[in-house]
Amino acid sequence: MGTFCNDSRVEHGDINWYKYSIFSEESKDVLLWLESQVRISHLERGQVLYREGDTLRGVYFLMKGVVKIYQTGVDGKEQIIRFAQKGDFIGFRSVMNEESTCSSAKVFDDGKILFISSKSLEALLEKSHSFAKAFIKMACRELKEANKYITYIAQKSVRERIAVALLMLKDSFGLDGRQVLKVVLTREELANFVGTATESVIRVISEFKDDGIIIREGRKIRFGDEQKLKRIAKIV
Amino acid sequence: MGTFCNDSRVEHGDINWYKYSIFSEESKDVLLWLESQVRISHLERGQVLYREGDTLRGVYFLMKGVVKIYQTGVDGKEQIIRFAQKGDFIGFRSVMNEESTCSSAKVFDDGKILFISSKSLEALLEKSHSFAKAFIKMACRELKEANKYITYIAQKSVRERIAVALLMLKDSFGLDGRQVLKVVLTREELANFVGTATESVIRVISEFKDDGIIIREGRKIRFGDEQKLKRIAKIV
DNA sequence: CGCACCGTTGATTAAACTCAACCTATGTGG
DNA sequence: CCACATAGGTTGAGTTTAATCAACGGTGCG
Repeated sequence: MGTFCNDSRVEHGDINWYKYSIFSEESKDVLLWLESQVRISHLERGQVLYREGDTLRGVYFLMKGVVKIYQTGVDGKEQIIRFAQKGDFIGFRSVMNEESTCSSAKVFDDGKILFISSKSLEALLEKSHSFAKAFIKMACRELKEANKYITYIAQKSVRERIAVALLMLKDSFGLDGRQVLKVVLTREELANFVGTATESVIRVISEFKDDGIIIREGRKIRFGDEQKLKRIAKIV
Repeated sequence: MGTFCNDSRVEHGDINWYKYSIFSEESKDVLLWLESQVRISHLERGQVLYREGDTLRGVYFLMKGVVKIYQTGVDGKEQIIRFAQKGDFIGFRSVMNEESTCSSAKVFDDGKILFISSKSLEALLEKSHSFAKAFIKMACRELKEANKYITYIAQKSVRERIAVALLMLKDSFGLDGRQVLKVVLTREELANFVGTATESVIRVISEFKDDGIIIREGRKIRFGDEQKLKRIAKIV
């Protein structure tokens, strides 16, 4: 929990808050105050922000990088819930509910993060209506995603789910100019995201490759035929 | 969408807001104002509050009864997301995000409901910090439930999921004095909740019966051995 | 070199779905 | 009152899907 070796107080006016849509409505005053409240840290892959069952003293705001949010099943199998990205809050559910966390958070791509204590967050929510509203919106957006995901997982075959997962990854990470997915997951990670066995992922990916739907470039995945993928995912 | 034949304006001071924890912090002033803003309706089983893709003009607050929230998969199969109950808000996700709904809501048990227009909700959120906070908490609580459910569905066998579902139903609806579950679902509904086929539910339920874990009483389910059920669900 | 990690493949097994038939209760119209 | 329809529930057989188990290949690194 928060064992960073590179924490630092923020210098006055360091942060460009307006890069992040959740803060876009805030006044300079509020943001300067907030800046005095936060602690900034650099993140390195593999670093653990918190583990299932930890009690958090505040929330994280991801400025850069990717953080993997996951739960551990009874048999120790990891279920990836989502990949938090630039502009996402992390850990707010358990802080708001004053409960211990029911998921773990681990750095997936190096980045930069803010820590905002529960007290400061509460103060911010009281100070600024617009922030409170944006915060609610964010929670609602996540809730919608979660609900959609329930229907996907509950009703789709592994093949369909893998197609959906690839499209979701494309949506949130994007492709480079050559249609190559801007994120690299191991087969096991993809399996943990989709909720299936590693071997099943390998077989399906290899089928997709045979059908020209994707092209493997080393560890990276290049999209060959997105329309076909969407048809498999049964998304209109 | 809101085709009620029995809408009515609320009389001054009619509603006992303090029965609902989300309003417990509010002042009399705020609640009287809110009371002037809402429309109250009686609900009858089968009535549809809204359908997937509708645009809502406001949110619902359930005072009594049960409302089923579900999504429809591509093949028309229904996935039950949750059962909203007394004290729950319904439809707030799409209203907050100004999007059309991605689920449908149908009355499951007769009840009473308030309609609060988007404008009034927004005004309420601005008027009252404590309400905004309670609202955020509620969204976070739902988010937590949804995430837990993702892990359950993705990783557990049908047998385990049915056990979990029965325990969840017990938690949210309760048992009467004779350990009989206070809600009646058809096998198909249970299947749509668990995300499986009707026949699978029937077989598992019948196994549970043989093991003395549950006793069937007509349509109703009586709990025989909750400990065993928890062991099957693999909940510690 | 040997180890660790990832990816792959095949064979086998287990889980769950589908299809089809049939039972039961309940309600309805002739 | 009976015949019939309907909806929910149940069972069995056959099939599909995906998990599991086991072995093996490639790559990078101390």
